[in-house]
Amino acid sequence: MSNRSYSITDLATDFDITTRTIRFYEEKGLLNPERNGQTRIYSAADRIKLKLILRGKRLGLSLEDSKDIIEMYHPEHDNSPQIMKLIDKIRERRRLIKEQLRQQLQDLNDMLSELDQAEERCVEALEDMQRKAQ
Amino acid sequence: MSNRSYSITDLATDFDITTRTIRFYEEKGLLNPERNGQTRIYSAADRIKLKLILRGKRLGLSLEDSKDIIEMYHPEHDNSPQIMKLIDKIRERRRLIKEQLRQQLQDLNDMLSELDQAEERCVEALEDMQRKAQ
DNA sequence: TTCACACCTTACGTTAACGTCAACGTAAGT
DNA sequence: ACTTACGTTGACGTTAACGTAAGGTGTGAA
Repeated sequence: MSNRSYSITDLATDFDITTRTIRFYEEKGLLNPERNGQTRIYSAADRIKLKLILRGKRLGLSLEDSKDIIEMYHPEHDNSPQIMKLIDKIRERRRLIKEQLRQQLQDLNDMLSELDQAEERCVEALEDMQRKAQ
Repeated sequence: MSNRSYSITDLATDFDITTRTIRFYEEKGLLNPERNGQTRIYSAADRIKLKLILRGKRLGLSLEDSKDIIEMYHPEHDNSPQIMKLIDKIRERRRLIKEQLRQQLQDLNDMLSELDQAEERCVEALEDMQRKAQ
């Protein structure tokens, strides 16, 4: 286990975000770093959480969603009903992600082929103009 | 060519959005429907534009981006420098989309496999508890 | 004619996700 | 002692993408 710790600017420069953003995530309950006095000290686990958040963002998830997902990695294994609820949440989330994956693949492929066609039309129009300009 | 036309509520119910949303897209310059008096009348082309916008949204594009993309399908083929600029924009956009595709696929697969692991850990924890409860 | 719709415009309200000061503390180097 | 660098807490500002009334128009059915 990596015991390394990070300052807030360490993480900010690592992930190319601002310190304000990191504090904002804490405000929203997605991060809870240790403190040395009032200075925040981030663990390797915090770093991973941040990574999860940013990945969620790239996928279009809200911070609330990412908060949910983070909690799936740090279950408070109090009792078995709790865990069973968590398992259900994980499965539901996986369902959502798979559906999203399908949809995005379709969308992106559609868009790519349409861009190809648009380019083709442009090239043809260009050739037409050059022929007439002779 | 389909000469069918649509009312604003037609489109709204078709795409499961509100009329406010459609008017908003017009405000932002993404749609320019015909008018009968003050009532908007949407053509098949308008319908397609709306489809493009919503697909863009699913992919995380902003309305500005979608506006750009829509204009790629309706080039004002004034002169060849214009068209060449458009072709460049199309190619750049395709580059962006391909990169996004790569990243999102990676993100989604990572997330799926991590959810699998999280579920596995949960199931194990559950089994542990049941064994001890006997 | 009066009612019910479907449409319109204008305009203020809302939410998420930060940005941007201001004002302050602290520790290290010169 | 002074500057520089990095950290802190408020707290108000901003942008995108709509939501939500409030009030007016036009048209067909009862």
